[in-house]
Amino acid sequence: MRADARKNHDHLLAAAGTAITEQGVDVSLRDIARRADVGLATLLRHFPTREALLDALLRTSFDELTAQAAELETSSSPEDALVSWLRDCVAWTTEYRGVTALMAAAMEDTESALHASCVTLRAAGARLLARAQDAGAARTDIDGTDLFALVAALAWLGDQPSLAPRADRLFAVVASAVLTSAGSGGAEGRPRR
Amino acid sequence: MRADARKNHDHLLAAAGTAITEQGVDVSLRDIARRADVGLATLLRHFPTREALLDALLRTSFDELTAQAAELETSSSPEDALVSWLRDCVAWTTEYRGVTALMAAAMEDTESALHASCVTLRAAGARLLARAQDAGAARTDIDGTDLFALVAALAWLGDQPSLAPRADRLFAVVASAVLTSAGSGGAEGRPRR
DNA sequence: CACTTATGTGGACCACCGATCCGAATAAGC
DNA sequence: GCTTATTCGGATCGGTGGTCCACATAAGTG
Repeated sequence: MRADARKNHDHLLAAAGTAITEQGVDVSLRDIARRADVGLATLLRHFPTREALLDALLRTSFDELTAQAAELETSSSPEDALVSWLRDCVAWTTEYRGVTALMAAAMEDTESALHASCVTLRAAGARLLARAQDAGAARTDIDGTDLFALVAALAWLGDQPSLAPRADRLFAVVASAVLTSAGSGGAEGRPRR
Repeated sequence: MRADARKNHDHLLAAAGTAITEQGVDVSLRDIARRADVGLATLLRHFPTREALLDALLRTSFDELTAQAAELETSSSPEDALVSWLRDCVAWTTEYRGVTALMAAAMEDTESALHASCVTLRAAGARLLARAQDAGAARTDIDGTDLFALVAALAWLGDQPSLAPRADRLFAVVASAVLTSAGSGGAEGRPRR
């Protein structure tokens, strides 16, 4: 890759990061190009679609989340690992407002640039879920895709300004439904640790 | 109102109904105007914003849902009333893909044309929830807004093509977390009746 | 019925969006 | 220093929501 191309590539990724954290994933691509002091056509050559740009931008985050899932698998109890990883996932999405809808769409569109990353993430969650289920800590009538859907729904709540303040509590409500530990479903919202 | 104006008004509502059920709430306003054999300006004079159009279109549905809440309040047990009303709400949103995001936004925007309807709907849900809580059938650490958020999140799941097949089961999961009846939080997804 | 007037209409227009094309600029290799 | 292959970005296209205003027309009046 030519030096100027590489420079533009990096500038674009940085500009996209700040623009998206400020305005959400639906930010105008022209805005991103402007921030990077680059023409729109240049942005679109480096990243042919919005999803491709998102993929490049989020890949490291994805990798961190999957790596952390692997680490939690060995360092914590099945229940704690599952819950704290889910919490991390939901918290991460608050960084990039609106990313959950794109991820949900990418899940079934094998052509999407985000598809592979999303499938990997779902698999990581499914492993943690299976471990918790084997330990009797999680209900057995849901699978990895259900878990992904629940996380996506909670993340979507966090994207809605009017509902975001409730996101933490509702995470606890949903977590209590997934876990089978004592007290779940009761008035104690926060799952015990 | 002049006779021709009334005719256009009705044509527009009908066209909006079919267009939105086919393409979701983000359908182009020009498309709706075209279907009604009317100029875009005419649509925008009758309904100055997309939300105003949605409000006129959905008001009868809103009223039906609130009326049904009132009826369930007297005809069913607190638990059954709450669950079946929530189920109806989620089912209704599938008619108008994407409406939940608009409703969530309208909740905190008092200027929105949809604001009043959404608040009314939330209040109806809150009454059913309070009744269930008084009867000891629902957890007491959530309120009407939390309930609204949960319904909105489930409805959002139904809007995502890749996750919609899971919506029914996940409704049961969330319902089991809200209800305090025996077995909630366990492997029995469907709340007992 | 004819005429005036107040109201409704919709094509033309604006700024913005994502996307594409292609002549100009420029870095890499000799 | 020159050639060549690559990269760049302004111009352009069809689309969006929204505004404006000349025109058509329904309603009211003599």
